[in-house]
Amino acid sequence: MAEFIRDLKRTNSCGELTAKDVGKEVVLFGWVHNRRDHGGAVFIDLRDRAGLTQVVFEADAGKEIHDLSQELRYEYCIGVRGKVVSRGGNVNPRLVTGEIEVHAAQLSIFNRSETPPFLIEDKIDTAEEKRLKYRYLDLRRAPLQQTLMKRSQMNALTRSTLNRLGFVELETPYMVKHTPGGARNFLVPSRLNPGKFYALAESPQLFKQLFMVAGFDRYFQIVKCFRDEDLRLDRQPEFTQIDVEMSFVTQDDVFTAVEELVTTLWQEVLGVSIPKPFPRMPFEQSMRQYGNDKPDLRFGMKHVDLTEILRRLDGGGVAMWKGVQGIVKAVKVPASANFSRTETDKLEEIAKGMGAKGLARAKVSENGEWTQSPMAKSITPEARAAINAACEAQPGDVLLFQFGKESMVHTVLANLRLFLGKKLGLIPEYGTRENNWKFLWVIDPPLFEYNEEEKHWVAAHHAFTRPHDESIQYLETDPGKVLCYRYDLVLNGFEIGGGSIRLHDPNVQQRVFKAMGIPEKEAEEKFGFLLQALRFGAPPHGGIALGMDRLAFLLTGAESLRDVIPFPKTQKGTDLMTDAPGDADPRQLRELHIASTYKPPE
RNA sequence: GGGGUGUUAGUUAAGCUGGUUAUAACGCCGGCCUGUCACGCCGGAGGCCACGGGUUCGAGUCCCGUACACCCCGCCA
Repeated sequence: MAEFIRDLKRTNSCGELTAKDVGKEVVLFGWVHNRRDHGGAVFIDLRDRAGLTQVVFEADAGKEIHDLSQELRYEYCIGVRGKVVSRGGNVNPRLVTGEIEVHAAQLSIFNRSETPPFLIEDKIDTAEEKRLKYRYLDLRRAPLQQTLMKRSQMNALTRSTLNRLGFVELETPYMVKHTPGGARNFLVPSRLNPGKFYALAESPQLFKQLFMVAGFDRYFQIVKCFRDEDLRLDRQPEFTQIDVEMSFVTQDDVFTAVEELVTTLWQEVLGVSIPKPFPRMPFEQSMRQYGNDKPDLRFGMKHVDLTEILRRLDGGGVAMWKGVQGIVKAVKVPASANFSRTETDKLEEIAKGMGAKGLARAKVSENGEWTQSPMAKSITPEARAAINAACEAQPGDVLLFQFGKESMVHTVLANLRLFLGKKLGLIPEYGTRENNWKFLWVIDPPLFEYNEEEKHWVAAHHAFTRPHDESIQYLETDPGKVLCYRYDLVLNGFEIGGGSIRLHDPNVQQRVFKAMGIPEKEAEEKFGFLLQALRFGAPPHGGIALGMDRLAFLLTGAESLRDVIPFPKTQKGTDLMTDAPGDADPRQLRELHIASTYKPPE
């Protein structure tokens, strides 16, 4: 008899046979997804990455094969030769291959399987810890396979689209010199240069600018980046960017290219057409109305800034609002929410978790008066009317207030807004309805932000961003007023990309360093090669980096970034499958001239 | 660095104000079954209740600490 793999080649996947294939003899390879043993007939759902096909082993196929089929268990890897037969009236409408089944004439068990720690099912509620430990089994599950296959498609489309637009794919080093500022680098010791270290590149930022100096004009790369920062649902220590840089362009030219790429991805992978151009919002408006620079525009509930009103009315009779340092803002919970006491207490708990001291609230009654509020008695009618009007409050609405340091107020209310949006069901379920995809460019942020601890202005993003021409005059007199050509692409509350038009004018560059209190000499030490390169006829240029993992995460509706990365890290940056990071061999450390000063706690 | 949630068979969970032998479902093992597709029926095995202290006559349950996982703040130009 012919042997599998050597003589009998796979003829079909497990996801493609239908009624039109009835009568064919086929060879299928795959894993036992399920078995239903009826004694005289054994039914097997055979699985590969394309789908499931039912295979039947009947008693009259021969004792040997029938006996062997009764040994089959979950996740055995097998090969089957048999005939495609119509299921007649027993069609399974939930399977693509549900019209047919394969009546096995030959069976080979390639490999038996230990009892798997969890069943390979589409819907799984096993702890993620277990799934990560047995990642290769988790990756057998159809949803993860489909997600990763979509990601593969995204990679291919990115290359074809950017090639079509005239971009050149070029590579940059991962092992680079540490650059100051920005994310923490992972360090790599150099054996050949004792005491010296490489850094793993947090991004190809400086190198891609050098491609522009070199004249490549349009560069892109799908590239891994490394950042030694704390993890989040949407942050991994190693992640992938679609990195883009263009010469002789304005901000609008960059937007046009990115919109072409992103809409192509959504069109080809999801069949969703996203209107172009994407809307734009000034950074200032985003902070004012949403409290962060990545607003989720799928629902309203904008913040209302009451700072000016209360300054004019001297606190409006409320002691804690009188002469307040910072800002005062409110969010309105509509009357329809009809929150219980427990639910509003929960809101306060969330606010406190974000650094708030408390969460003052007021319920608006029919005549506009406030109830269930510590301010109800002290607030002046004039201030109350002004606040009600600013919030467009209707009877039954509940106003939530937050005051104090701007960053804290924004963090608290931005997170409350998101919580309320979810709680009130204002965010549509993942699907392909087009109104689910709220792309947005956040533009014109300030070039500098003031560092309270170090008492000087620092680059809000990086020191090579081009200021608006009409802003340059404030570089010396009022640095906080300088806006720049920096932009973030936001989708449904996630930052999926960011970039800028670069500063290629050495004179303005000098003034920027000066505003940040960086002496020329220090700038040369830190960024010497780039500054030097810019002096050799560097073209005006700009670019962007898109987070490929986040794009895939949002496009596929995954629950976490970990679901779009084959082998992700846990929140502490460990790999539960390989147990990385691990101890280093003492001999290896000696070669590197490295000793650890770490002492485990007693 | 900080806040929150969780940790009980292989897996997912229940286990109340502390009290005999810690339950269930799925999975696993054995048996029966020729039309199942969440197959069914009969029987069986399986536990350092995360770890370490403490309170108590008695702790899965109460207290303290630690570890791990997840979510968030800080951090991420």
